[in-house]
Amino acid sequence: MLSRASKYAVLSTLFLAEHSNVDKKISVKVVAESIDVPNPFLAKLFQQLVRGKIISSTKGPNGGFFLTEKNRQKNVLDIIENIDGLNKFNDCFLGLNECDSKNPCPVHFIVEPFKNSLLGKFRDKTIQEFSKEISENGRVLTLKGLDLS
Amino acid sequence: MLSRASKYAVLSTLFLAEHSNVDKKISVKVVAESIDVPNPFLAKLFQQLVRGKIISSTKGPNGGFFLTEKNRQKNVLDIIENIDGLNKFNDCFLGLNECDSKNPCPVHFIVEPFKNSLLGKFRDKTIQEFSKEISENGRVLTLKGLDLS
DNA sequence: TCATTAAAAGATAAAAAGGTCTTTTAATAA
DNA sequence: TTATTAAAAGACCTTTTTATCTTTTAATGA
Repeated sequence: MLSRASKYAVLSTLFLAEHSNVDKKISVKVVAESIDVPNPFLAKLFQQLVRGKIISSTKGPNGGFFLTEKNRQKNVLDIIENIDGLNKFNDCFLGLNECDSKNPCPVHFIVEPFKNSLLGKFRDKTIQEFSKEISENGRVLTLKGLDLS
Repeated sequence: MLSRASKYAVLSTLFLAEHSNVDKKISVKVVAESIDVPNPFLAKLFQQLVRGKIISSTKGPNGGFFLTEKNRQKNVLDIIENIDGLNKFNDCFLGLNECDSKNPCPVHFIVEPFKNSLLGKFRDKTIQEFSKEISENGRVLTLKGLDLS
């Protein structure tokens, strides 16, 4: 569904939402180790997320990455869109170019409702609200211990 | 969501369901051109689908690929499983290794219901039933004219 | 203003997915 | 039994994705 890059982006942004703020910036290294994602790859990703105004950064001593209040008003779909684009969601499940209710692929009416609902769900909640829920419910935010078999 | 290979597999199997039978075998070339998929790539795919008993084949003159009655009793999920495996469906949406209702990732309760329902839908109908529906409703079965932008 | 810190940028490498080509095997019909 | 047809098998190439490394830029504090 999502690229690995997109998954890392969602996880790390939620991590920043929970652990950083304008007065408490976090380096890539710390985030990468915390959610167990390759450091240089995450650094690249962060550059893109900064350009996309999903997260913020400053250089130099005490510099690092963090979320502003404005960043926190974005939603999960914004993160995914910034990395993968929306095509991943909007494209036909079977890869047909012309697939809509007038000209549906064999699984169109099966897949379409799900896709729309899921899309809505990812637009429903802001990063801030997601983050709040995570800290309240103690949800998992790391890839540590991933079984690579 | 699905690999391209898996999409080709579903499309081409449904094509065989509609246009072939034990007495009317079809060559890869014809299928590849009909659904507009790369010929040698589809040939490889078909080998795997034959090994997985999703489709059938015979060599030699008048040989080709076709579906037996037994093949037709399989469902769409069997095709996907044969190419991509079921992991694509069962894996955590954010890539976490331990993600279940006891230890959910941030989007677990959003994604899980959809995934289960979709999985069920793909098990509901046999290839035969799908095929019948397609020929009755004239659904699209080709990638022709795909916009590659 | 200078040393230090940490991100930005860019070049490069490794792995996976997608796609192609050539040779071999099996079936059939002449 | 032989020529022909079409799939099976295996080697190979290309593109995309994932991941790494090195150099440059900007911010800060001494």
